[in-house]
Amino acid sequence: MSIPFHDVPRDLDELRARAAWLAGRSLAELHAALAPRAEAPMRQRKGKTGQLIERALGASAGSLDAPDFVELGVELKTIPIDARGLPRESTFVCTLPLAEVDHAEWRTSRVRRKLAHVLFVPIIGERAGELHSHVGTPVFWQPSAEQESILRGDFDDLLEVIALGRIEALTARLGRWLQVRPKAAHGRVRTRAYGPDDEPIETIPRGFYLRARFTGALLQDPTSVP
DNA sequence: AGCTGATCATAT
DNA sequence: ATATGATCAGCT
Repeated sequence: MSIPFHDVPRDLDELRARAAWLAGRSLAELHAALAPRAEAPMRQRKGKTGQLIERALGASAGSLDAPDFVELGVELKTIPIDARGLPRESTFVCTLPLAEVDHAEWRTSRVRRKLAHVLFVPIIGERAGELHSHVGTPVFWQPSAEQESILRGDFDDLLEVIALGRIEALTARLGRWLQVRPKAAHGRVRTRAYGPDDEPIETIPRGFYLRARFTGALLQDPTSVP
């Protein structure tokens, strides 16, 4: 088996065709086709599966702050699912602009830009990145007006807490589809934020995540409103 | 069993 | 240090 394409997809149809081609492939065969000289690890580690699928589809953005398929404006997300088709994990969206919440608004937010057009590639398996895991049915998603209004509501609720200087009181329980959770290499990492009296404070960096309940519904029906 | 808070890996 | 890619593991 070899990958029948090598460059960036030219248009959405080409990306659609590549995504459909991926369905049913195991991580082992993709790994073998893309890294023939690398010794096959027992299993992939954190983040490896996403990078493997990026390469398999010809994503171009690297670690730039841009959609994976820059020309197409499409963001790629691999999502681990179980045999029932339910996500095992939430989906990271982007980091939180803790120091700039004053002038943060939904319309110009990174989270809105990231979620404007997403290609979800489900990975079916027992554990993360196991090489016998295989690709499920890819799903393209663009939020409907109704879905976007719910995301905007979450965003506004979450940002309000931060704008009030209450970041330390912000829990992952807040938000219907979007939530805020720590996003850092380890517990000692700190970033600048502002407290209740606008005083500078140091706190753990946070990120926006999509709840598994929401992405699970999207995989069943991209127009659903769970 | 599902969820939240914590953490791991690579690239720039 | 910050972006990207996420999953781990303890608690409820």
